[in-house]
Amino acid sequence: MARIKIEKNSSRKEVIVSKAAALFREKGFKAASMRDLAESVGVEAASLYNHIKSKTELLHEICFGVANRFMHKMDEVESGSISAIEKVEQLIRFHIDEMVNHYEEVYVSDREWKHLADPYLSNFQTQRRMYRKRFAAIIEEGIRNKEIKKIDAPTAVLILLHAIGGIESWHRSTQKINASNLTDNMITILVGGLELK
Amino acid sequence: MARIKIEKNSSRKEVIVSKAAALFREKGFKAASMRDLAESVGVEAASLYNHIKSKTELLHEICFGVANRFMHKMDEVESGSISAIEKVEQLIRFHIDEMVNHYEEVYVSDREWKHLADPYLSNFQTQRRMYRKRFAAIIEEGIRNKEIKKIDAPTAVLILLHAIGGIESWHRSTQKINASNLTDNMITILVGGLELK
DNA sequence: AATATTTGCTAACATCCGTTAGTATATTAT
DNA sequence: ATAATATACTAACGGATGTTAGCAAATATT
Repeated sequence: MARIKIEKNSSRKEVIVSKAAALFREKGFKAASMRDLAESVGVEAASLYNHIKSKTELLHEICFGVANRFMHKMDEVESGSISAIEKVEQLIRFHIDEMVNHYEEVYVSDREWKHLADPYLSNFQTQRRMYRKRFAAIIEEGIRNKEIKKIDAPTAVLILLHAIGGIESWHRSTQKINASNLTDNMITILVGGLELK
Repeated sequence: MARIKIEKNSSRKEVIVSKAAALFREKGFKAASMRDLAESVGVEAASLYNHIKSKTELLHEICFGVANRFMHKMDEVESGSISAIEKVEQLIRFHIDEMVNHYEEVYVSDREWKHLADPYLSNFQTQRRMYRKRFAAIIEEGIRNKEIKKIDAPTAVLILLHAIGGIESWHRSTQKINASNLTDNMITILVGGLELK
């Protein structure tokens, strides 16, 4: 009877959520079974239910964990007294950082949130919409201040967010440039594309 | 006994594939059941198998249909005698066009190809890798010609492709700007970000 | 009109899924 | 050491899934 191994300051539930993120990323939420997850945790499927309520709860944990971190960062950036273009750059850097350091969770939150069940689903969608609105508002501020090209701000946000999501492919690519070079390249292209020179 | 309605010059199989694309886009490949598909086609699940071999075949059809169109366009663009930055713009415009006009198929091909079975899976991955290599080569050509900023070309390709994938969100958004405005905005940001001025 | 082919239907299959019940064992608290 | 709690196990459930077999009806061909 091998117990789930835990690090200091972490619960068994957290271990399960973390393994679930890796599995959901690899196979997709629907295609990943609780038996798969159990195997990756090193335990029988039924045993998981001593720690979690349901498969969907795992998805909640992952998605809202990520969403909360982004919302918190948005609060921080918004309240800073820096230029709009610097705010944009700061947000982009945070996104890339999150993608690099919490790859599995961010990826799953991005691609698998559809499988959340109400009321979590609506909740998540609302948060996501709010985040984009706030991001777009920063860009519009930049346009008013003549820091940023006259473009459609919501479109710019879509482009930025999805471009960053592309790190997914980079993450598993063999010929990796390092993370800081990657970030600089992205900033060059994305911020360079926005900036009014 | 209601037959599957077909337009002129289209087979029943094509109708099924098209409905499948819409369903796979909405629910994801794994979550969409053959019974769901049958209902959307207006027929019983078993009847589908008079026209197709398997659920996976539907995914093949969708993914390779899209991949072939992109490969064909790449051939055409590569052989044109225009500047590298114009080639990039032409490819981006094609991507956006495809995303707008064949939304469901392109989306599914982008997000659900993981569920292809070998040998189709490896085949698809290879094609995808080749496409990106050829795209990157164009960007590198542009860098050598001093049309494009000195950036990591594969990274630029990732950014471009994923940014365009973001039209997905635009497609279902209520407050749409029209397709041609959208395209212009994307070109401004993306090509503007690449261009060496 | 008769025949052959295509396309649909119902019924059922084997398998996999998430989850629960009941029980045994390991850890923690007394 | 004993009791209480946390965690694991085996077994099984009800339901969904992709698919097949066998048959009936619609259409196409002769």
